[in-house]
Amino acid sequence: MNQQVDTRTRILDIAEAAVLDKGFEATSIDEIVAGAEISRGGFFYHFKDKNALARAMLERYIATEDALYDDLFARARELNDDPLHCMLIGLKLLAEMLEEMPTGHPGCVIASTAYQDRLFDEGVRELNRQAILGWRKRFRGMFEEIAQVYEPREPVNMDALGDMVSGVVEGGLVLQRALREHNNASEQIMLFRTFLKLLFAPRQQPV
Amino acid sequence: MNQQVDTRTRILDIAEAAVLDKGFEATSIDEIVAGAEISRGGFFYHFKDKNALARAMLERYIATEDALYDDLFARARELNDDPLHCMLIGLKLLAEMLEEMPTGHPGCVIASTAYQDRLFDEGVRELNRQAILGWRKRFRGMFEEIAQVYEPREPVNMDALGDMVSGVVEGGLVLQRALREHNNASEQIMLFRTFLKLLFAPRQQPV
DNA sequence: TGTCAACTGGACTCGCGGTACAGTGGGAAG
DNA sequence: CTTCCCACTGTACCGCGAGTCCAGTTGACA
Repeated sequence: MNQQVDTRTRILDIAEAAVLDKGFEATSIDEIVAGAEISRGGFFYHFKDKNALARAMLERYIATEDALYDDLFARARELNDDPLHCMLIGLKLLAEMLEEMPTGHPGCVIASTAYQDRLFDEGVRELNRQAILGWRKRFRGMFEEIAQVYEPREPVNMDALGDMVSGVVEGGLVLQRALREHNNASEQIMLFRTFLKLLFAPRQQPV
Repeated sequence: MNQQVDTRTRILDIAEAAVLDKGFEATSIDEIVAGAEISRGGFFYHFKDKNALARAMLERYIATEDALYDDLFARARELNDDPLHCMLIGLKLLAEMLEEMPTGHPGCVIASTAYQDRLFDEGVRELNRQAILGWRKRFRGMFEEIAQVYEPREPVNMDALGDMVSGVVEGGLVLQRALREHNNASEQIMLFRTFLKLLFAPRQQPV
């Protein structure tokens, strides 16, 4: 039982690294099998097909990402209790984190599966969808909290603003991959941060 | 000669539609061949392999996209001569356009190739890169023009701001595909527009 | 001692990308 | 009228990767 968990996890680890590096389609089962030092039969014992692998990977990714956000904004909250400043600190931490992990951000996988969706089954697509909807809800909640304290300077759709966090990260990662630069995603987040600062700037209330 | 051009264009048209719908990898050569009513041999007569097809498609996409931006901002310029207002109008037009073309935005292809890049050769990757650098240059130029008239309220990296146009579009399209909604990209552009309005808002100079 | 989970190993099918190449039909050049 | 070549057609063939099937092995635990 323990050995099973180990092998399964090992497969996921190796697949994860390969997929982040090369993309899902470019990662062959033979390669994973060789990396994990198991037989092809062993692979199919754990995952009925490549879709099942994709599903398991996505589930892990999303859980990791959620935990990361939880941790990030919890740390930000410790540093400042104000919802706006907490958000700004959290985004700063996120930007720094993205600069440190060169290619390996889970977000990749969302975009990657979104653009090859016909290769995946409904389960994978639905996981993808739920992940983004989850982030929308999370950030919309935070922005609504901010808006109660700082009235937005321009009217904004809060769902769209929540989506913008994911969108800016995804878009930044696309740029980063295509340009072969390494800090585009973090720069995009810093610009989004500037947007929030301006959007929720206090209305000429001097200190 | 004329017939050659026709067949080549027909292949590109059919491939384009299929790729926008399903992604590059999910589009088989057999399918394109059937759609274009030619033989497999005929396909390979025009394109030495799938990479050559990808390159030709990308070139067309990028040219179309550039022409689209040219046209869009030329129309915006006719409506208003001020660089900031021209930008805001252009983005509004872009958002409207994105809402009208449900899935078929060229931007897809950039992101799609970026995430499967190991499947493509250096030529394709370089095309991709140059396209994004071209847009960076284009929009940075426009933002610098704006900044000469309206001093930005917060310091911003002009390259990153230029990239943000592409990034927001790409990110929006990723969300749109994953969520199976249809107006995310245009909403993200409208939010970016709000950002620009705040960033370049005149400093309390009454009219 | 027997059972079961967790594999191994090998043989096989299928679809897809890609190669090779012989042949063909039509239009322009001589 | 012939010749040539461009733009194909059609067929046979290869290799790779996904996925199936299944018989057999090994070690832990009841």
